[in-house]
Amino acid sequence: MITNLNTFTGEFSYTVDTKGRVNIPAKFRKALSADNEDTFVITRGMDPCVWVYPIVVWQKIENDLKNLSSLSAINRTFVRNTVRYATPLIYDGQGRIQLTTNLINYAGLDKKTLIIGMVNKIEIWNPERLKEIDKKNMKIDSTAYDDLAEKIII
Amino acid sequence: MITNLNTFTGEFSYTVDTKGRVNIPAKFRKALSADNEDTFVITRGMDPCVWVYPIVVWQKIENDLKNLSSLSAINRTFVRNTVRYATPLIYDGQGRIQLTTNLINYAGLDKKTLIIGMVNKIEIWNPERLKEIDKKNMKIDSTAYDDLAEKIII
DNA sequence: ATAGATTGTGGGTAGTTGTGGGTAATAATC
DNA sequence: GATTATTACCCACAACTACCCACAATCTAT
Repeated sequence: MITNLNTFTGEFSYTVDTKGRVNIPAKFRKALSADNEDTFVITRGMDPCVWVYPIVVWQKIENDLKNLSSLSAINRTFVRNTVRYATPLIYDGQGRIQLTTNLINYAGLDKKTLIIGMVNKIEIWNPERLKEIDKKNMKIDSTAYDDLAEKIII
Repeated sequence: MITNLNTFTGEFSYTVDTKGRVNIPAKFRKALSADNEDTFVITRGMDPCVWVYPIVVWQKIENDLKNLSSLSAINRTFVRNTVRYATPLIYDGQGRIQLTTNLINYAGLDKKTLIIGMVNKIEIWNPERLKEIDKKNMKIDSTAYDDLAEKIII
């Protein structure tokens, strides 16, 4: 099958086990380019969920951050908040990654999770939380949404 | 695992013991390139925390400082303040570094500490202090922050 | 439709890691 | 020069993590 590498789409319901492990859907693992060597980076999402990047994608972000001067307080804050919760990890023999307790708490994960492909990254959600956020976003003025839709032809 | 060398991410809560020693997280020690020979340089951060550099990274900073002319008073002050508190040290058999009392006082360290990867360096914080600083930074005009977020696509 | 392979989930065990303290060597003080 | 304080190195232990094996459900292919 020809699909773009390091590109993820689709939604899957999986479980976080008692040790804090979640399975990465087989489809996503197959989409990982070989130079990632089965490695992802997990970090806080801008929404209350966990973001999962292929490591080679994340390393580009790291390199950009390295070029920011530490003389500026804003830069320091930005770098700190961006990498503070970032952890690289290899998935185990069963295709699972071990989440950190920090990220589990942040995303409010508990047993049932939704794993969603977001093109260049993956999101791990507590299904309840996502439902709430979705409701909130329904109310957003749809003009901005339409503007975007014009730029990106679907 | 393939990760960038001399690159640090993630957050860890450790303790400073009665002798003023802190553990360097195992992940950070593994990220150190071999030419560092287990050596870091600790110094004052621009924020009230301790900065920890791999020695080879610090040596590049030293070389840059060498190229600043001492004819300018600003240059002299900058060089003095930058290197004044810098101390190279090798971590011990358990992976700990021995902090100086000067830096412990400067960062207000006391038992519980947060160790944060900042890409090309490491920060050691008193958790309370960081919380205060974070609060203060929340109020910073977010425009500058947004500008950064546009340059670095996450 | 059936056999085989793959995938998601659970748990056990050995090795690693963080933390505390003890002792010998070194430096500082009087 | 003797005594005290500080530093460097060593050992010990508890908590945690990584790795392994097992099994049931699902999917694939003949």
